Amino acid sequence: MTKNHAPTAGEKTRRRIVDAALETLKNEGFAGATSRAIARAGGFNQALIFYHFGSLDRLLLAALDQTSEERFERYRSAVDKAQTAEELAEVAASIYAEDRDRGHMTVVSQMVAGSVARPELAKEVVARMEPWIELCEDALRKGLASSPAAEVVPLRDLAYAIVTFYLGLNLLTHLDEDRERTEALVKRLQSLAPLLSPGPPARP
Amino acid sequence: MTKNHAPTAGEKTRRRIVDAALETLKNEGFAGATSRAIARAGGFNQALIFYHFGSLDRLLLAALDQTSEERFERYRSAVDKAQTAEELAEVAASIYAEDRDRGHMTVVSQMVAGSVARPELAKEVVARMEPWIELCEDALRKGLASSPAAEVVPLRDLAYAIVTFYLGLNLLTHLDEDRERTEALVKRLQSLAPLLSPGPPARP
Amino acid sequence: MTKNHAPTAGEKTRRRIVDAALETLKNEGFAGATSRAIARAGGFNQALIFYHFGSLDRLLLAALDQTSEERFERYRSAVDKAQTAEELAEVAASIYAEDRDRGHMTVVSQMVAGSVARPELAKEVVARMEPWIELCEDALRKGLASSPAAEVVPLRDLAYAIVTFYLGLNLLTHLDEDRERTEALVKRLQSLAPLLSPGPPARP
Amino acid sequence: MTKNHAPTAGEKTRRRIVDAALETLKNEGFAGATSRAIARAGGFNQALIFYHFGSLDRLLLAALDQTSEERFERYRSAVDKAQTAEELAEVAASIYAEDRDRGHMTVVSQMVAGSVARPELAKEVVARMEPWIELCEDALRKGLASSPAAEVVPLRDLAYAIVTFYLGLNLLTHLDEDRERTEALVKRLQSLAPLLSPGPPARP
DNA sequence: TATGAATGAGTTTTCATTCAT
DNA sequence: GATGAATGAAAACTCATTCAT
Repeated sequence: MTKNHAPTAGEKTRRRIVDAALETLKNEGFAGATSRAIARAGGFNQALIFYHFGSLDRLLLAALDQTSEERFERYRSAVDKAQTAEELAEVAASIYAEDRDRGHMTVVSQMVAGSVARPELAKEVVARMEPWIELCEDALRKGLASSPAAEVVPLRDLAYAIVTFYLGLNLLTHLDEDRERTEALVKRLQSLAPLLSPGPPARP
Repeated sequence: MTKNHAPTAGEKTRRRIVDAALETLKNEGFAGATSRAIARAGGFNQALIFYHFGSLDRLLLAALDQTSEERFERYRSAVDKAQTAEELAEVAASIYAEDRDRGHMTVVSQMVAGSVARPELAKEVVARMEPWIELCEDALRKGLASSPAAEVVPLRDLAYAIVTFYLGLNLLTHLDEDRERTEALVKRLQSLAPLLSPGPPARP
Repeated sequence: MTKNHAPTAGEKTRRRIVDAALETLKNEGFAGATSRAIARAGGFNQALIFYHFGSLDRLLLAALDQTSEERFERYRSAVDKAQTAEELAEVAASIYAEDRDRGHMTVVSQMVAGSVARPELAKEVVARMEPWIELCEDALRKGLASSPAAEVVPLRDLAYAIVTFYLGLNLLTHLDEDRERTEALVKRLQSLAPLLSPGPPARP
Repeated sequence: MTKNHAPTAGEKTRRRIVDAALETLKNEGFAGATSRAIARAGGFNQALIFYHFGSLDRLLLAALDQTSEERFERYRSAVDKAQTAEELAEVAASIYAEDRDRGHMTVVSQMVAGSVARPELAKEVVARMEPWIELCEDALRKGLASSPAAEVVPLRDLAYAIVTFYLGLNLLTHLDEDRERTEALVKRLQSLAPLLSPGPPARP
């Protein structure tokens, strides 16, 4: 899946274009991610987008793919390494921090929001959320291993709920200027992790 | 606060325009809610939007206000009437169903998503979410009255988390064609309500 | 020609509209003197313009008439009173100062400039310059009475040349931010008046 | 400074657009020089204007530059060749005739008039008048070499006055349908040139 | 592979004007 | 007399996309 050969000129250009698309999606949102804006951000010709990707939609999906792939492996191995609910919560918090700071979830939430009323785009975007739900489910399986919570909600549903929440969270993170609230919320959630650990909750 | 007089011609037109804006926001999303599209949807002249609202943004915010106000009172009284956590969960589920079917939260989530990278719009949109967080907090206060959960997370944070989740949920509801998943998720969450009911008090 | 009776309500409104039109012409130029801008400046309804004047062009011409009439009598008597070339030069300089400060010639030059390519408007505007050329000619007749200059150029031509120059001057006065140059030019010209006086020029 | 290479497609198009802008400025005035009107005049797509010039203002200024540059060198060498006041007066008269017939000064006066109340445009327009004032000053220096007139008015001021007059003249030329008057005025002024010729030196 | 040029349809917004009240 | 509402046409400018080179 990952390439081993040196990148061809074409590949390098495609990469440049995708990077510019991600930049623009982060800074200007879906509505601002026009071919002109992307070309300006990357310092190349508008027409290149269509030469390499055929359409703007296909470029945006490619950008979504790239940002996803880059993070997926890293996040998966972080999840694999974590052992306890606390460790997983820490992983989750650091994923949030990185996604927020580097803009990954801005890209995702913008693509999600932008693809409403555009069925072909929506289909692709939804499909690209699948692996994340699975990763989340795996993490939950480990974190809730012997917790009573696992019996109450199917992990699949819970994973879906978390991704859903994450989507909303990222939208709000971008809106609220001071970010205090979203920040506080994430910290709060993280502090709850011990409750899910096996055994009686630590008495106060 | 509510008007008693018969609506003037202007008020009726403004209403027509707002309704068309809501329709368009629901069907075409934020990016598709152009002045032309709204005028087409409502069967009136594009210029009317600017005559009555000055700018497209102001119309969109007015639409957000209208759909919010209409629902707010109704939801508040439903929350006030509910007594137990189960009842509140039922109220929540029916709110979700209505919002989904009538499109309220599509409007909200589209406005939220669309106002990324548009600070002036974002400010207004965020301000308009406040009452809903409060309503949610009130509901939680009642629902978790004697539940141990209330000790673990401040209600305010939890309310914010729920609205956040709701935002993501509505975005996804619109994307996923079959809606099975979001539907199932909501049912599942509803079924958890009894857990929050007053059981044995938290251990001292 | 001048009215003696108390102004009717209609006359008062017409006056308000004309005043607003003049204000707008001065501040925004011909291109900015739209019916909306004028109505805003005067705090009345756009439709009033059309009710009272039939069209925007007719209002603008009425404004031109008013500002002209107001000044004309005053200037004529000043000219009549002046005896020598120096006195006339002083009158001319003070006319320039007032026109500049109160905006009369801005109105004129904007109307002149704006009526290019609008034959009906141009015709009316040109017609309204006639009395000024005559006033200027009269002044010249007095000022150059026994000057040799009067033999060289027909006064009519010279008057036309002066009005022409005055037109250009006003356009430039509005453009040049510091006005130093136009100001200096006017002073310079004024200082030349004695040269036109009868008798040998004063030796240095 | 001048290009030697064959014009690229882009240069040819830019030229076409500028020519159309000049045409429109001449025929319809500043207020009528809309992007639509210019595109119609040149038979090209409106969007081309923005592709090549970015904004309508920038096109209009480019048009002003082109018509200026084209004439400037020619006029300068005509001025350089002329020796006597009479010759210079002839040059001036033929410049007027050409400017009038080909529309150069209509363009200038329209740009001047149109940029009132548009500071950014005004700044650029004023800057573009400078070389003409200088050219005029040079001509005066030669024409008035040994004339007493040179001692009375600084040449700089006189040059500014002439350009000012010329501005007004062109505005009026376009307004007065029959042009008889402006024509006569120019002839009259030309006939005055001999008065400026070296006669007896100014009395010491 | 890349690019400058080009375009038709779109964007938000403003225009002068009309009309019913 | 006066006004709020309404409109078709037009304003400047941007869109995604195509195409010749």
